Order: sequence, then structure tokens, then C-alpha cells
Amino acid sequence: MRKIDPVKHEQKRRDILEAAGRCFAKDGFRGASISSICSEAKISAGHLYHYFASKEAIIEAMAATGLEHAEARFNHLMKSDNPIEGLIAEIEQANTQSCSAQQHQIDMRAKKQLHVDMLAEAGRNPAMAEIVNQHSTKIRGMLATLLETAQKRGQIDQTLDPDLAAAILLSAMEGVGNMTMRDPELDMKKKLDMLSTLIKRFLTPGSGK
Amino acid sequence: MRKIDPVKHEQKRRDILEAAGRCFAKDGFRGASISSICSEAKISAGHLYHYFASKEAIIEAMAATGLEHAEARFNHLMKSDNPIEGLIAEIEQANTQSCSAQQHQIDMRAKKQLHVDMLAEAGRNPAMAEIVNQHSTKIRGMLATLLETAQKRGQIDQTLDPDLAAAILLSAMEGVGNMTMRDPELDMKKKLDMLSTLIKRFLTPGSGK
Amino acid sequence: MRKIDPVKHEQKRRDILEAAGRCFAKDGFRGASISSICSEAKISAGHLYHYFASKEAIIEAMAATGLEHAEARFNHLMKSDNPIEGLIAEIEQANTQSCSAQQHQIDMRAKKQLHVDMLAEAGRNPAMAEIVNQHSTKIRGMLATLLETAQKRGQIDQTLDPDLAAAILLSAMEGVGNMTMRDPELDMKKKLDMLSTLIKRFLTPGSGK
Amino acid sequence: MRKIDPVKHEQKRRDILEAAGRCFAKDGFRGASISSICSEAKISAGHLYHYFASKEAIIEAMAATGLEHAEARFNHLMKSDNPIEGLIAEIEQANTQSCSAQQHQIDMRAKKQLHVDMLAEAGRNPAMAEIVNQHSTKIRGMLATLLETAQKRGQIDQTLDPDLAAAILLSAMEGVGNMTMRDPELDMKKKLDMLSTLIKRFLTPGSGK
DNA sequence: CATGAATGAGCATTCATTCAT
DNA sequence: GATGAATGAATGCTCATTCAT
Repeated sequence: MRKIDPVKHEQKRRDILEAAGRCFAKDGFRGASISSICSEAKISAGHLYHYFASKEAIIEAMAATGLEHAEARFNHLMKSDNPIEGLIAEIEQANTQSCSAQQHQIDMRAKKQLHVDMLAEAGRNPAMAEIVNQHSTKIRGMLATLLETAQKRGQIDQTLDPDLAAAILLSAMEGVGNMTMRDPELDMKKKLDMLSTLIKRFLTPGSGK
Repeated sequence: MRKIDPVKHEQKRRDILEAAGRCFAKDGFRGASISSICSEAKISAGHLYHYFASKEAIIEAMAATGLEHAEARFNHLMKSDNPIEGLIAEIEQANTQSCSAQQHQIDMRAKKQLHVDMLAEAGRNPAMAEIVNQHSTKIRGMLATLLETAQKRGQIDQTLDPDLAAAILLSAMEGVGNMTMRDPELDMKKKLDMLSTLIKRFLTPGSGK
Repeated sequence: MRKIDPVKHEQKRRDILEAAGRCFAKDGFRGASISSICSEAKISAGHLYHYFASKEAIIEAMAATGLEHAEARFNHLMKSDNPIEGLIAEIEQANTQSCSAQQHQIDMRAKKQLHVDMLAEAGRNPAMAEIVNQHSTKIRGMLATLLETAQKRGQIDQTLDPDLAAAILLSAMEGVGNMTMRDPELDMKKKLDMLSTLIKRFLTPGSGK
Repeated sequence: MRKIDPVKHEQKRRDILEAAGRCFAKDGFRGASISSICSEAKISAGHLYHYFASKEAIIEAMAATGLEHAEARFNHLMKSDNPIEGLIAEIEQANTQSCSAQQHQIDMRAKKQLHVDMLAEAGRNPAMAEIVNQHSTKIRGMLATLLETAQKRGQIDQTLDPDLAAAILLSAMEGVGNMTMRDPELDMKKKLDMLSTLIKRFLTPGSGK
């Protein structure tokens, strides 16, 4: 007679988070209103608070799960034996819409937008800063490990500090990702080729003098 | 009957813009209120509307003048004969606080914050998108010209497309600049050294295979 | 098909009423929420409505049973042959914490708070006004009867109208009880001694001129 | 051209305070809404916040000014040479509506209601508790001084501690004042006569044994 | 020029209550 | 009996903007 169904509850949470993601991408964390999120999620204003304690909590949950997904994907792509190839695969994955053109492009754009919003938010919201920093540290660690392994194999320059090199590479990749916002007129394919070149030259052994 | 003094008027506009910059850096474009800007600028709420038609207008004007300053500084630093040296100078200028430590660091952080905010805003505000894009295009043009000249002189790799290379370089620099937000624990000096290495390897002739 | 157990039902009602009492004392009738009462009573929000039709109904039931308890205690203490002694006993009972200091003091304070809240509520809620008035009339009747008996015995001034004197005495006692709220710094023991003096002088025969 | 008119501002504050008083008396501090106060004061919801920082601030200001008025009136009535006469005058002033029957009675009732509400609020709002306590302490001091003087003149019993006696008298008066809420059916005139008797017997010299 | 009074829509959040299970 | 999901109106408060002076 009395049951708590944690599965349904969790599913609803995810639904709301997705709706919130669409609203945040369109209007920003501050610009999106609770009522717009509720409309998008097709629930009443009051009911949202059975799932999240506050707007802040929604933002944090969304940032956290979003970054976890990114992390998982990155982790998967780093399985390659060659870090250069892995990075390039990751870049292409993150910046191109391969199949279901229209819909995917929207998701892509929304993800980039959320990413930049999180960075901006991190600058003034300590909770967000910590989420972003933890995620960044994790990803950096993964890449650093990969670089170290590759160094031992002689695939990449052995004089580079793996951690610092990872930091710089990820920053550069992020910067190039943001170009969609800054310079939407540039051809994505050409940018990615040039980025590949940059990465190869940076990492290739013997190029360090 | 006497006309307004256009010089004074322009000065007041600049004062307000500076005050707005401080508020926006602290609270974001949406988070900062007109009344807080007026307090900071020491004018009354109503009076602000003699200088700007709306909050939107303030945001746009601030973005525009802010980017013009950045542009001017970049232009000045690109005067060097060697683009690699120029870029590194620019990076250091943009990421370190040389003299009046405390105050400067605050300004630095505020500028970075505003920069990211503008990027985020550009994603949803077409007016902001155009401002950011125009500025980006200008800076990219400058750097591309410089790279082209250097290619002719044989200082850098001649196989690189100057425009694309400039785009990638600027993106990477921006990404590294944003690291302060993502990973505040990393040592700035080391990051800049690594970035220099990246740029050198990317541009140095003969490294292309 | 089996009927509800009226004993259990009544017990649950009492449990809820007690929980409600704690919440109301802490946050007031308006300030306490149904959900906080349900938490305190360890039942679900919806289930409460099997026992009470509305928040209003809870408030009224709580006021009624609370006053019935007060009434019973008063009735018991008025059993004494001498009304002066009885009143003083009642005052001490109502204003001091004899044994389990800490806990009792909390209960004391909560009761006083509820008492004042009821009075305030009575001013704008006719249902509450009637409850308070009925209770007050009953208690006043008891005391009046007692005074009348004592007058016949010559224990107290015979010129006093018993009903009016009872009203005034009860009011004064209530006022002194409320002093805990108004002037918490005053010593309770001394106040009670002074109140005893007041009562004695008021009632003692021959003091009327 | 530019003027701040503090007189007008202060007048508006008072207007709002009066409107708030009416709303609070009708619905209680918690029950009255900002929007109802604004309707009553004929201003917009937002504009109220130019005059008061919060609802809390309105409540406190209203309590403070209300008690100041009461204090002033009390002070004036205590000018009499005989404290017994003064107190009785005060009681009558506070509990009867002499002239403009209808309107005054409403004010009277509203004042009593607010008084009880303040006491209830003081039990859980420290700010209100302090306001009530400060006022109470002041009034008590006045009365104690008066009693002391009268003791020296031999007008009242010299064995009573003036401060405690003042506390008890004020409490009793308050309790009787609250009777309007508890027992509205009782005749006010008779109650006041009986209260006079109580006071006289309490204070008259020689009645202490 | 410059002020600050004034507006009214909008915000995040809370709450008493209902209902399907 | 008993649960917790669901509602939607209401609350205190903020804000960009306008306007009389």
C-alpha cells in the first residue's frame, strides 16, 4: 500500500535536469526562471521543490552530471594507445555533429553554451568553482597519465612535464571549442585540422630543443 | 538654452562605464543591478538614462570599449619584428601582474571574468555576438598579417595558413587565460612557459613534417 | 471491511495534537506549517487529513484540549477550603518549574507562548474567540463559586461581587504570567510573592473602606 | 533643481505605518501581506521598499512608535501627585472610548489587538522582544519613581518594593486590558471599578501586615 | 542637469490541500 | 490506513524603467 519508488523519483529528477539544461542554454543560469523550467518539464512550480531544494541545487546538479558525462566520454576516448590520436578523436567528437544533423547541432551548441556559462559562473559562485575545478583536475589527471605512458613508450617528447602539458593541451582545446562562439564563420573542419597540427608539433619527440 | 558640453558628457559616460565594469565583474551582466551601478558611479538612478538608453546599451558599450582597449594593447605588442616574441610578450602582459600587486591582480581577475561573461552572453545575445566577433576578426587579422610577414622572412613555418594559424593561436591563448578560473591552483609562471613552448613548436619552421 | 479502531484513532489524534502544540509554540499558528507538524508527528502530509479537516481544525482542537487541561488543573487546585491559598498554589504551579528543571522550563515557556498566541488569535478568529471565552467563563465561574463560599465563611471580604472579583483576579494572574515575555530579567520568585500580597490585600476582609 | 524633502519622506513613512497598523490589527503580523499593506497605503508593492527595508522593519517601526505613544501618554498621566489617582486615570483612558464612539472603539480594539500581537511576537522574535522589554522597563521605571515619591509622602504603603510593586501593577493592568479579548461580554465600567479597588487595597498604607 | 518617487511585472520559494495508488 | 506526488495561488522582495520637479 505504501511504497517509495526511488527509480521513478530519480527519473523525474533527470527529466527536470534535462528541461533545466535546455532553459539554461537558452537564457543562462540567471536568466532562466524556475517557472520556465517547470513549463519545459511540464510540472507545476511548487512541485519542482520536491526534487530540488533550490535553483542553485538544480544548477549544481546539472553542472555535475554534465561534467560527469563529459568525463566519461573523455575517459573512453583516452583508451587509445596513442595519445595524439586519442586527443584528436576527442576533439572531433566534441566539435562535430556527425549524424542526425539538425537535432545534434542544437545539442552541440547548447553544450558549448552551458560549458561557457559554467566557467563564467565559477568565477563568482564558489560551489560552481569547486565542481568545475574537480572535474578539470580529474580530466587533467587522466591525460597526464596517458602522456606519461606515451613518454615511456617514446611516442612523445620526454622532456615535457606531463601534468603541465596536459593542462596546456586541455586549455587549448577548450579555447578552440569556444571559437564556435567567437568566430562562427570559420570552417570547423579546417580549425580541427590545424589544432591537430598544433598538438602533434607540441608533443612530437625531437621538436623540443 | 546653452547646449550640453559634449566633452563632459563623454567623460561621464566613461565614468559610468567603468563603474558598470566593476559591478558586472562582481555580479555578472544579469546579476548587477542598475541601482548598484548608479551607486558605484555616484549618480541617481534616473540620471543614468541621460547617458544610456537601457541596461543592454550599457553592456554593449562596455563590451565594445573593453575590447577596443584589448585590441589597442594587442596592436601595440604586435609591433615586434618577431611574432613569437610578440605573442609571448602579449601573453605575459595579459596574465601577470607586474607592479602594484594587489590592486592589479583584482583588475586582472575582473577582466578575465568580464571576458568569459561576454563570451557566454554572445551565445544568446546577437548584439553581443557581433561585437565579440568583430573584435575577434580584427585581432585575428592583425596576427595573420604578422604571421604572413614572418613567413616571408622565413622566421616561421611557411606551410601554415596564416589566418587559420592565427585563429588557433588566439584560441589557445584564450583557453590558457581561462585556466585561472578552472584551475586556480596551478602556477601561472609555469603555465606561461609551457604555452611559450607550445607556440614556438607550432610556428617554428621545419617542425612541419 | 473492518471498521477503524476508534481507540487507536483517538490516540493518533492526540499524538498529532501534541506535535502540533510543539510546532505552534515554536513558530506560531501561522508560522508553523502542516509539513513541519507532520514531520514532528512522524506521519505523511496527506495522512494528517484523515484526522483533521484542515489546519484551522487542528488549531481549534489544540486550543480546546489545551484549555481543558488547564481547566482540570485549576479545578483540582481550587479544592482547598481557602481560596487565597488555592490561588497562590495555582500561581506557583503555573509559573515555576519544580523538578526536572530544563525540560519543564521549556514546556512552561511553550505553554505561555501558546496562551498568548490563542489570545491574539481570538481577536481575529471568531471560532478561537468562542473557545477562549467559554473556557474563561468556566474558570471564572469556578473561582466565583469558591469566593462566594469563602465569603459565607467570612474568610474574605463580603462586599466584593464574586464574579467580578474572580474576573479581576484571573486577569491579574494572567498579566503576571505574561511578564515572563515582557520582562524576562525580573526574578520570578519575587514577582510571585508580590502577587500573593496583592491577592491577599484584595480579598482580606476589613481592608475595604 | 535637486531637492530631497525629508519632511515628505517622513510623512509617507507614517502613512504607510498607519496603513500597516490597520492591516496588522486585522490579520496579524504574519497574516497581513505586503500587498495588502500597499493597497491600504495606496502605493505600489515595489515602492514600499523605498521606505522600509523589509516587512520585519515595518513591524518593528510600528511597534516602536506605537509603544512610544503609549509611553508618552503614560508619562503625562503620571504627572498627578497621587499615584493611585494617576493609575486609575490611565486605566480609564486606555480602556474606554469617551467621545467619537464608533471610530474610537475601532481604534481601541485595534490597539489592544496589536498589543497582544506584539507580546506573542516577542516570544519568538528577539528584535520584538527587545522593543517590548525596553518599553516595559521604561514605563515600569516611571511608575516605580512615582510610587517611591508617594511612599515618602506617606500616601502609600512604605513596605512595598517600588520596582516590584510597579511590575505587578502594570501586569495586572495589562491582564485586565486583555479581558476585552477573553471576556467581551463583561461590563467594562464595572471591571474598571473593581480594578481600582484592587489597586487601592494593594497600595493603601496600613493594609500590609 | 539631476533627483528620487513611483510603477508593475517578475522572481524564487512556501504552503495548505487533494488525489492516485 | 497511509504514502508522497502534484497543484497553483500566494508571499516577500527586486528590478529596469519612467516621470514630475
